[in-house]
Amino acid sequence: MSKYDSLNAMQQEAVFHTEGPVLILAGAGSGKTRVLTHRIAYLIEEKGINPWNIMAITFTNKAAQEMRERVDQIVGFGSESIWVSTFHSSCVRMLRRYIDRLGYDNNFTIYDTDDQKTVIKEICKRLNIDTKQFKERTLMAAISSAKDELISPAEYKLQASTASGYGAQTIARVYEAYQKQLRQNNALDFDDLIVKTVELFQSCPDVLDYYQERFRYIMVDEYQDTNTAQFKFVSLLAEKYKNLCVVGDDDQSIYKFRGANIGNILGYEKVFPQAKVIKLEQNYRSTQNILNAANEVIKNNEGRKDKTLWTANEEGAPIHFRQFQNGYEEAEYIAGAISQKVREGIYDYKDCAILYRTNAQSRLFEEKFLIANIPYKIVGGVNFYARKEIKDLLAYMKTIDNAKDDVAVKRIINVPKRGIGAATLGKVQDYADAYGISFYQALRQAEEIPTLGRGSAKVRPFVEFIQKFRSQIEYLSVKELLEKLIEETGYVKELEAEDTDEAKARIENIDELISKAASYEDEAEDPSLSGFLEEVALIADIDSVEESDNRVLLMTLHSAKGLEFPNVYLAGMEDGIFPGYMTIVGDDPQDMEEERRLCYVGITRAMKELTLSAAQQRMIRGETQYNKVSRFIREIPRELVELGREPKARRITKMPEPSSSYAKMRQTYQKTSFSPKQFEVKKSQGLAYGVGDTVRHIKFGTGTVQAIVDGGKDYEVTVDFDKAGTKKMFASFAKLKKITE
DNA sequence: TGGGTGAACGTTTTT
DNA sequence: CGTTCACCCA
Repeated sequence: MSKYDSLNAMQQEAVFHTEGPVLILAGAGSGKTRVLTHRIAYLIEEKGINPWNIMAITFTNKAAQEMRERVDQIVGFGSESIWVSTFHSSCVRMLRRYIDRLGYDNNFTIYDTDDQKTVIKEICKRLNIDTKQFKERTLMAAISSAKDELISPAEYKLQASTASGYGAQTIARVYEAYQKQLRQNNALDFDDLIVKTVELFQSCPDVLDYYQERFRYIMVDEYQDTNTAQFKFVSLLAEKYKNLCVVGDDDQSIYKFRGANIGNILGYEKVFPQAKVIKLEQNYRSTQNILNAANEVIKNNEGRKDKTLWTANEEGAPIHFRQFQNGYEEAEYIAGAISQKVREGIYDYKDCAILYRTNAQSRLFEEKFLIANIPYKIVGGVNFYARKEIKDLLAYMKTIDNAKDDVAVKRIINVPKRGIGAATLGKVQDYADAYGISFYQALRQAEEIPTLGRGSAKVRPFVEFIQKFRSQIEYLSVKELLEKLIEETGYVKELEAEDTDEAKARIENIDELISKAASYEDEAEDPSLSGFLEEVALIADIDSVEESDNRVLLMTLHSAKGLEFPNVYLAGMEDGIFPGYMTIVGDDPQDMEEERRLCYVGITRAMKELTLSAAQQRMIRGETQYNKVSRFIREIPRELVELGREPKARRITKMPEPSSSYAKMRQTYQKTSFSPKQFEVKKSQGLAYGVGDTVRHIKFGTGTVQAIVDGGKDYEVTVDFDKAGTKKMFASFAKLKKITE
């Protein structure tokens, strides 16, 4: 009995076919991660391949982490030397070693979208480009897709000059200036990470050869989402030994907007004619009803590889469909349904997920969940590392790490206030431009800038501050550096003085950053400031989802790819929302097919139960829209669907306040989830307040505790709120804070 | 210099 | 509706 006996025939074939190019078409829930991990084990244990020579690439850190864990489990000795990593961090690792060959410093910084926008803005100003006519967003998108296609600024310019479009020429100018600026700042954006690695391979054959020799067996997950640059990266690496195994599902290709080239998977056999193609069509995840619905929907797409998923699982419950008056009722119904199922012991909170097309749709659910005391986590939206306080502190660290990063320097030069304003900044920049030095370098020589006058005195302490830290960098751990920084800038002190809920939330975030720094130091082999900054730059929101947290997950359909849940709600199934408005009015059938694939992804996330819902009217941007039921619903055969006769969802709690109070809550309290800490409040710990005390609730404001009832697992607290009236709530969810007068 | 106020504008989706 | 950006005053 070997570990491979538990695989089905097709899976075994994929595992045993180790040599040469292989394309594994893996339908949703067909066990592709299992195949990949077994394949790695097989290579090492049966073929005697050195783990050092194996590379597995994924898109998200979460997928990489999961792969790593499962590989560690199945491969005995030497699994740690297998290279399991995302595209982006693989490239960073290579670039940290060799990018000096391309004229960059090896301690380059990585720009996120915010930083990119700052640079683009500056450039538009400098080049006198009207940002009303050319929006930063548009420019960034154009540059990004050029990079995805490995088009250099020079090539872009050339193409723009032959094409007659005036717009293209402007973009070409911006692209060129942008790239130059990044180079000056010793910074790379996300796309550059891939592009520069490809450039490195192409211009340094010895480097390429080194990695080709190292990575003799390469596996790529989610291959349908690769773009041209990533494809080039992988094919260069695999060029020598040709042992390239790609796994993907063309029906789950949903990242065209980000440059994913579905042709990479559809045309794989053209590029590698000797490729072995294996289809995995047995689904182990979903019920027959769910799978049938998914199959029927995706059948409406033209451009796809022919395959039909089947399952040996039971038929299962029918698909539920509910239509509501408006979005509030939809959210209320789902909140109520989840509460009920949990109460009845059918599902845990963590078994349930709500999926929607756009992030904006999460707000209604958040509101209802807060009222219903349902623990939840919203994935996506504003990234933790994009928060102001986090970005400020990181900018300090970046400045200390890489003084060429003008964006970081400018961000924090006046945070906290040092009396350095736009006028001073402009003069320093002019000086820097005139002498061809970096912004920070110009600051260091502030005394020599004639136009600055007394301003130089204000700059001085800042420069000294940074220099002091820089001299200490070798003696401080990342955590110590961060703490010292917070201490000496008075950042947290300033927030404490504000004494608002918002400031408190920010302090909490900062504390979390400190603990991230600490855990980075524990885990990294060779911790360094650059290493920390790099890890932080590449983190996505989905990466922080912990399976052990018992909460409902809310996320976009895009974020949900690769996950599975027993009980799934697909909300906002309306023409105009999903498929999106742009797709309906636009006339590109390709776009509609991508939306349909997204729907397919959504349906196939469900294991046991799937509920689709729609609202007749919905507030979008302050205006009420009336939408028809999504066309995708109509593509599901009627006999698979149950419509629900009971007309009204039962109300959970009356909501006497106007919804504007929600906006206020959101403004003052930015955290988008219950932290597990409150969830684990134990009775034995007791409560920090008692009957008669004044307490504060994040949504309802202040109130007086009326009663506390011991409810077994938890305390049930009754509070009379000054504004919101009397509410009963569980202590572990309510997050009440005692106010001391 | 910096804070406050009002108008304008925008929604897919994210490594 | 919510955010961002420009402009104006202390």
